[in-house]
Formats: sequence, structure tokens, C-alpha cells
Amino acid sequence: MPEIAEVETVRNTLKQRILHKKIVNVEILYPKMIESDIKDFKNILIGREFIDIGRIGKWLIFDLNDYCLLSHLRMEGKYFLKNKDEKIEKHEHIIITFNDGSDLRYHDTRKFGRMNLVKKEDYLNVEAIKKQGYEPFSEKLTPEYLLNKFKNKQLPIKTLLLDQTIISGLGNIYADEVLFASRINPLKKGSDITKEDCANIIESSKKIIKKAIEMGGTTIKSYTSSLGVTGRFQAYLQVHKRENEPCLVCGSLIKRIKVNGRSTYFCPKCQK
DNA sequence: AGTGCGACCCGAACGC
DNA sequence: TGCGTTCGGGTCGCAC
Repeated sequence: MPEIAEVETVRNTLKQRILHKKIVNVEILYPKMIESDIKDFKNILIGREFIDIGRIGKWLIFDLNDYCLLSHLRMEGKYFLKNKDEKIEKHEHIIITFNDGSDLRYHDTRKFGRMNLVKKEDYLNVEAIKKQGYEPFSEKLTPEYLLNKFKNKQLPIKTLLLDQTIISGLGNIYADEVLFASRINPLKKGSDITKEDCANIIESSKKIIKKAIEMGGTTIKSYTSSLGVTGRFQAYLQVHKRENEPCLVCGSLIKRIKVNGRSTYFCPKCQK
């Protein structure tokens, strides 16, 4: 599932492939995923071009100069570049055709992804964007900031790491990996998290996401006809999806539990 | 305000 | 060509 590293990889790849091509047609096959006005969506996009692609947390920001197309991939959203004559596949929901005969197609098996087309001067005021917390590489993400966010919380740290208003960009996989690298038990209450824990969380997040972006970058090169990003980071996972397998540090068996409804993997010995 | 939980989706995994 | 049920996962919105 796309977390910050996958979204960043998609951003980098799309930037090389779709900028400055005029949009000549838009097909909306699943209208519910468009949060803004459907009619405007088509009318505004046609005739314009993407001049840049940015990212805030897990949101992609397609810059159309005077408008921005916000795109969240949620669970399984993917972008593909195809020739416009190729058959439309089952889960392709939004088709954007350029004047060179290529299509940018949004594919989403679960239909959880969302798009929102807004005036550029307004996009930072869109609620979903405005409430994003600091990203792992932001210099504003300090141990003091985190400690302050966690200190009055009764929720387990695993749940707090998934809260995009505190740290922006972590998902279920990285949250488990960050906690393992930081040697923190996922059930530890926010109010029990120390400043040292916070410093460890920040350092681990940076290290893990940097590595994950490198792996995403590696994978993308093997794709010639599409932009499907599956990532090769799974080869580096220490705990996630490794239930009953030995901890790579101490050999204890990795446990899987539910934390506020989310599958959570951890080493009971390394993460007391 | 903080917290908990169902809804949104549908393919995969599972039970029989 | 087996069929029905359960599960998962990011985020929102509603209930408490």
C-alpha cells in the first residue's frame, strides 16, 4: 500500500513522464472518487497541462498553474501510462488523455482513493491538507514537538504514529518498522513516551523512509509500460508481515496483535 | 476534546 | 469453474 515512500516514487516518476503535455480528454468512470464538482473536473482539466507535481504527506499535488489536482492513493491506488488505444482495464477509474496520444490512468482495486480539483490559491486550505502534521524529514519534527503531542494521550504509540496530524506520511508498515528500530512496544501509551523515545522515532523514521524511497526508485526502473509501484522494500522489513518468524536481532518469534483494529507486528523481547 | 468504531470497497483467504 | 463468509487497510464522520 502506498505510504510516503511509494507516493514520493510515483511523484518522481510521473514528473519525468507527464509534465507539459496538453490534456485533451478526461473520462471519469467512477465519479464517487472525485470530491470536487464532476463537471468542473473535466472542463477545467481539458486544455490545461501539469507543470509540476508536489507531495504533502501521502497526498500528490498535481500543479496545473492556476489549479491543483489533489490525489490520495489510499490503499491500492496506482497510476499507469498507456497508449490511449489500449483497452480500459477493470479497475481503471479516471483516464486523462494527453495530446501525444498517451493516457494517464488511475487504477484502484478498492476504490478507496480520492481526487479533489481546487484553485491553486485554495489548496493549502483544503482541510485534508491543512491538518497534515510534520513530515519525517522536516526540521520542525523535533523530539520536543513529538513529546508535546504525545504527553496527554492515552492511545498506544502505534495508533499515534498513524495519526497524520502528528507525523505526516507513516502508514501501517512503517509504523511497525519504526517502533521496532526504536525498540518501543507498540502498546506503550502516548503519555509514557519519553523524549529519548521521540528522538529514536524521528531518527528511525528518517532512516527507514530514506531506504524505502531508494527501493521504490529501484523498482520503478524495471517497469517499462506502466508506473505500477510494488516496491522492493519488503526485503528489508524487520517485523511487518513476519508473524512467528524469528526476530532478526534476538531470534525471538515476532508476534502479531491488533492495536485499535490494526494488525501490528513486533518483537516481544526487543520491544519491552 | 479525546476516543472508539462503522462505513467505504473488493479480492484473497478461509470454512465447509 | 464451489459457494458463502470474513478480513484488511487509510481516512472520514458520527456517537459517546
